[in-house]
Amino acid sequence: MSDGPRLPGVDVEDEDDEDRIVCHVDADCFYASCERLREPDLRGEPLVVGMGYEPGETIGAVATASYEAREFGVESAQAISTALERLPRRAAYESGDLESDVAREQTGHYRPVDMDYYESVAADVREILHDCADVVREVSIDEAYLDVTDRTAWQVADGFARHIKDRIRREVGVTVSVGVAPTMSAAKIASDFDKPDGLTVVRPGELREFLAPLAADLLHGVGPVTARELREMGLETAGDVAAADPEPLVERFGERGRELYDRARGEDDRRVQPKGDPKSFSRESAFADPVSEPEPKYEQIETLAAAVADRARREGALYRTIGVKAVTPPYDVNTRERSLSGPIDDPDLVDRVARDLFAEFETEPVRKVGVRVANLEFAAADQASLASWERDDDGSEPAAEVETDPTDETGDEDRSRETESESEPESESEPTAVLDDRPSGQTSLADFS
DNA sequence: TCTGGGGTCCTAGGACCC
DNA sequence: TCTGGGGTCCTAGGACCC
Repeated sequence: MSDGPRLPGVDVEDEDDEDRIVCHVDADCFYASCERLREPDLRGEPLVVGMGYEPGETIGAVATASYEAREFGVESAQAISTALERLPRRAAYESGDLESDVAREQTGHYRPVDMDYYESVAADVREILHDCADVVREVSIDEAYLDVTDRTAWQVADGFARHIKDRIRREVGVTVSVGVAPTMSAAKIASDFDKPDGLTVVRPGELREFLAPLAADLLHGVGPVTARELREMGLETAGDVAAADPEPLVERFGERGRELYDRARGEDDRRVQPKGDPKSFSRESAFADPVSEPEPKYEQIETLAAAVADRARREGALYRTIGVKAVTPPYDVNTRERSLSGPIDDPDLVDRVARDLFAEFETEPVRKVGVRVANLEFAAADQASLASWERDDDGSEPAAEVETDPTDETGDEDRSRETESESEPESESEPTAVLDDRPSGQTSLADFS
């Protein structure tokens, strides 16, 4: 709380005790706002942004529904078919393709997701946010936490938040809702409190009474399952949770139970920190109907594997784990993964391992498949040096010593591949091919240079 | 609500090591 | 050998978030 000048080496423990002012900025139905930005005629009209309703497509879901569209019962994550039932397409109405009795006012506009465009708008918003705070954590394309402790004070926090909102509206043209509170958890809830175009400030002394009446599932991390279990325990509101005995909560939910209890009481000592490197990349896609034949599934796997490997390469990431996902009816999610002996950038290997892992679902009906790479390492510079290799994150043994499943048939293939790439040192800038089953686990320098 | 896509974190058992 | 304890990694699944 000290207003005095901050000394450069002030210790972290001291800072932890200070009151923070955290701002959570959340764009209002962001994708829809973006569409309206480049197509102003869509303003005030029911608008649904999603995928899967283009001619020939039958699967897909709503990504964002404008508030006007929500009036018709359209919600995000809804199957597009349901959305179309509740809110038929305006285009269909206009071309006379619609069943008779639907009025024009009961139809809406549909636009396909265009992430590249939304990204560009988000970048403009981001610039303003970084201008308004020293520390910004971007949570997603349309949401960020700001630590604004050094930029404002509680007495004027409303004005500060107003300023952020105004700048974004004026300079970018989209509206955001802002929550200001002493913790990340409460700021998040506050930004949601009077969406859209909201502004809610919760001062330290008001925290408990602000949270108390809220439904427990408004707490971040409480989804349908936890909410139901809480209800079974007789806990409906955040206030109920705050007043409860924490022991049964910990008993039932483990660490999450403790966290839940703390959050409900307004206790959250997380500091706003910039987001680190991603932990995984994945791609998945659903079939219109469950597929039993192997071929179409392997084709998808191949496409997804290539896309994931390409993404990793573009982002400069090496991966050590390759995984697949097979969703079987009714909706069973199966995952299989395999860790390699060292980080690689090798699209062919992603494809081969993914196929191999997928083999057990070859003849099963599958409604959705996915491919994932994880255990990512981001080469600091243009090349993964031996030094960075040895400095491996948690002080564990160099990854190359991890045993590979000795029954793994791909092991030999990969060795031969390794030999190939060694014979062509110019052909790759990244370390490659490391399915290493040498008994000693010794990795030669040549493997990584 | 009957199911799209891209993520994160947690848990729990087993393998393996010392 | 019938048997302790701690730690890490791997895998699979699950809940949750946007």
